[in-house]
Amino acid sequence: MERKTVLIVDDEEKIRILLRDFLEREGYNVLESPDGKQALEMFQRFGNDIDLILLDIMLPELDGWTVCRKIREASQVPIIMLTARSEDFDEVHGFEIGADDYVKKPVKPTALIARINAFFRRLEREKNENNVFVFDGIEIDDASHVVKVDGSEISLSPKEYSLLLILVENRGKIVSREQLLNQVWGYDYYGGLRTVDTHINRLRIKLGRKADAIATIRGFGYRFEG
Amino acid sequence: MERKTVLIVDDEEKIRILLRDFLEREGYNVLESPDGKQALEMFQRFGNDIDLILLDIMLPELDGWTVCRKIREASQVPIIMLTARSEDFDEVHGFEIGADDYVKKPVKPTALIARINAFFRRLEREKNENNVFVFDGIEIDDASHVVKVDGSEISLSPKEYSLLLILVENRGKIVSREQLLNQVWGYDYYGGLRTVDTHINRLRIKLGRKADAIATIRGFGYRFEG
DNA sequence: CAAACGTGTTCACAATTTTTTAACAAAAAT
DNA sequence: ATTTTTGTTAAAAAATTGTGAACACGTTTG
Repeated sequence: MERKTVLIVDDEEKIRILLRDFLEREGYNVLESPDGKQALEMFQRFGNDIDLILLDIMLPELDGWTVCRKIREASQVPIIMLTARSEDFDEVHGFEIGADDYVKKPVKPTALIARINAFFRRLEREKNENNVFVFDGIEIDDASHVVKVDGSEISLSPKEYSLLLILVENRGKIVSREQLLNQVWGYDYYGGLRTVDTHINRLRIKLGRKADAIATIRGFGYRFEG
Repeated sequence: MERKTVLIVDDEEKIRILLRDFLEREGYNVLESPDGKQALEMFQRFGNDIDLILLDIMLPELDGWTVCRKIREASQVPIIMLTARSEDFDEVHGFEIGADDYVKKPVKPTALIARINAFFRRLEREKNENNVFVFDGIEIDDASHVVKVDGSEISLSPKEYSLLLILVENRGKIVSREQLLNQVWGYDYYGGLRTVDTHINRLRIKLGRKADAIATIRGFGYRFEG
């Protein structure tokens, strides 16, 4: 695995140093910018080498939103926004503008590192694996969207398939109805949470013998048991 | 980040001093034992405060293997084994017995420190990523909400689970009924305090053999004993 | 020592909450 | 046009929850 490069954009030097130390110890290359203007210049010069941008919202010269938008005009590089207080961050706005994730300040470096590592791992997995999941009695091939139960193919509707995939990607972990709505239906979806239940129900029926691979965690959500 | 405490168990004073110096300069608290018997006593007294044990294999009184095994009966504290020559160390044996890592002697202090730092960083990261609590006979995984007693899963209702989690997060400390009501039921909750007792009761029943992990502190509340 | 008291435990049951399921109509795809 | 997918609603089913009363148990008081 080659070395990843992270660009830190924050006006406080202390934070930049803190994050750089942790990131470098963790094996990342680090670039820094103290303000939005420099960040964009940096990005023009090194754009291709940058694998991730940590972007503070409160910045001199150009604020984080603008920087994010400008970068998005040219590139799909992953961006994690750092936000001073959670209220400052309008989640919808943030994701609309193209941020991939956001982290509340004050950042605990270890937590941030964990998030970054998880982020790259997910990326890596999505890139490399041709995403076939095989469990006892259930097979899912994400390339072709073919799902088999006990060797024979079942036909899932788009929503059913997405639902299953997200549950499987988070196998062993509870996924709340809100999360499922956000990820399957989109963060701007309006409808009621019960819709999720209905689709889970339909999915379970199609899963037949393996219906209970999707466990209900009363009060919290659903969980796929691989 | 709080200060970590490391227990060094080695019969050679020179090595103890060497390691202590380096560890203290690196910001760790250090405890020492010259032999296995004292190490166990030390562990009984300070067990909860010890974050890592550096354990030599060749020890007077009780050898490292035995010490490791004894400690493992009571605790999941991380243990790094120090081994004189690599041939002495049957790696499989070591990990089977519950050591988390092993380092060949002669130890280069800088290398050991690096390893220890890395170790704590990994630990910290894993803690941030997935909250798992492991006690003697009780395991809790917060991502999946799976709770196991003596290795077999028990099924808890939402309230029971939340209750357990809060007690565990405050393990060793008394949590009053008021606090439990506030945290599990929400501060705007109306009902009586007896409700807590009922749920504690149900929780205890499900915990079966480990029911007394939740101690009643008459007049004050409850306490989880890890 | 016994009675009274304070506190925690246990139990049964009704009330409530949450999930499942089925039916239906709108929307989308074929 | 017909079929499939989808979201909503409401009823049915299932599980959780709150409550109060009886009970237990140790402590304090008489």
